[in-house]
Amino acid sequence: MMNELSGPAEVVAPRLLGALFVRELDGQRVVARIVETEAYNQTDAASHSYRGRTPRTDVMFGPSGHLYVYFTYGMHYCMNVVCGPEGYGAAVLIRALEPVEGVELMSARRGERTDVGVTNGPAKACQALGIDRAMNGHDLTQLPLQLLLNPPLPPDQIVQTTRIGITRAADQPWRFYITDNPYVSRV
DNA sequence: CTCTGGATTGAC
DNA sequence: TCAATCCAGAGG
Repeated sequence: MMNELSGPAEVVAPRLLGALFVRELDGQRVVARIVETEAYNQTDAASHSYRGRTPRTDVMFGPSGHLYVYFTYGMHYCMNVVCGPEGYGAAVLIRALEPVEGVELMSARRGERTDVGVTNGPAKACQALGIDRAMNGHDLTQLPLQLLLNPPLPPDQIVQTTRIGITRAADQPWRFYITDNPYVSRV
């Protein structure tokens, strides 16, 4: 079912573009589309899994299709979809979403922002969907957070470029986003 | 135990 | 351009 997620991160990352997150939040249904991702494999010096399995990265080494959530800069959460075979630490960072349903709730969680700033960044996306450490390890086939894949996007709909905010392996083109999508974090 | 530097964001 | 604010991971 979610076997498509058991491959290398740089293959799964573009595959996740266009996929939907269905979130049950405060008794309401919120839906958002993935528009930007980044791949992180175990062999990648920029990946949290690079130095082996640790308490924090444990989920990255587990089965694909689960959510890896980490806390950073003392105030932000970022979420990843775990991929790769079990025992191999790989995941795809969700960098930006496009609201599809329940925009009001996402906006409320984001301090009533109504522009693209509601979900155009990894920590913003988590805040909009109410994702924190409690969701770490969550099975994405289940509510309250479900991942629904869509057919792969045609190549001309995908832009591949270098990742953002990293210092190691900064030249690797492992960032992917939907062409011309306004919710992409940065062009 | 101490120290360093973030897969960021929003304000200045 | 820079501070906020916590903690994982490395080294002693």
